[in-house]
Amino acid sequence: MPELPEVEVTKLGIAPHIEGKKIVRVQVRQPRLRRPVPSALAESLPDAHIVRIQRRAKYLLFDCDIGLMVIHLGMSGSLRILLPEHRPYPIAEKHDHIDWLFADGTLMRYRDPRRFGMVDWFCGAPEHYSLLQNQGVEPLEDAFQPHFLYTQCQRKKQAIKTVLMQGKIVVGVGNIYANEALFYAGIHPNKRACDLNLQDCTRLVKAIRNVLQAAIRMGGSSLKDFVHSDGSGGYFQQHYAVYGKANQACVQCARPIEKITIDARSSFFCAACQKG
DNA sequence: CTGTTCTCCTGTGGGC
DNA sequence: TGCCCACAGGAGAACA
Repeated sequence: MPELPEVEVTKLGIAPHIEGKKIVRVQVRQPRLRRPVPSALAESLPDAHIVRIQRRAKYLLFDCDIGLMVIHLGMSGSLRILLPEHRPYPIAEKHDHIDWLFADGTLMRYRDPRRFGMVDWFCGAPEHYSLLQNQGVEPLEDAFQPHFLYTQCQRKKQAIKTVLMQGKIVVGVGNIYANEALFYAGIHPNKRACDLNLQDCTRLVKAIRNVLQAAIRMGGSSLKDFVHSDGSGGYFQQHYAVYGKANQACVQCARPIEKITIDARSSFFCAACQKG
């Protein structure tokens, strides 16, 4: 499922093909996503230009000259670009919900089998868009520092894994990378956030940055749903240290990886390497 | 404000 | 081979 690295890679993949281009037609076949696709999207976008694409948390922000298009890939969403030289384009398949056609013939296609994603339209600046309020800091930016994490964790009694995934302190860390980062930081996923000391937070900041940057470098990682933005067919699954490795030997101490449920989400950890 | 639970949806995989 | 069904999972919304 797309986490921050996949969203970032998607942004990098599609931006060169559509930035600065004029939209001539938007075709919405299935408006029933996580929230209904507003009819204003298909009505307003024709003749608009995509100025640039940005990412905030796991949201893709398409800065248009007349407003803001916001796309979240949810669990199984993907965007790909079909190039003019490959026309005629393949017929949209069952889960290809939205097409954007550009003046030069480029086509961007949104696919989302589970429909947990969203495509929204907002007339205003990104900082005023409701869903971007109350978001934590970007994990790969300077504001994400050990002391900042430590201070924020002090007033959280929930499990550190829960707090990471909430996105109130730091954004973009989903289930996979929360498991991985906590393993590399040597912190038990069920440890209360307020019980982390500054050293824990120092290791955790470093671990989060490392796993996210490594994933971006590899072109993103996924279980099975992610499709590379240029349509080349997705990536090989990244090698994980603990995620999905229940009962397999820990890469550090060979003890079996354990699996528990935290907030109805699968959590994997090594009881020897990760202290509560 | 904090913390918990519910909900959306469908492909996948295990059991028989 | 085919059928049934539990399950996974991001994150907003509703609720306590």
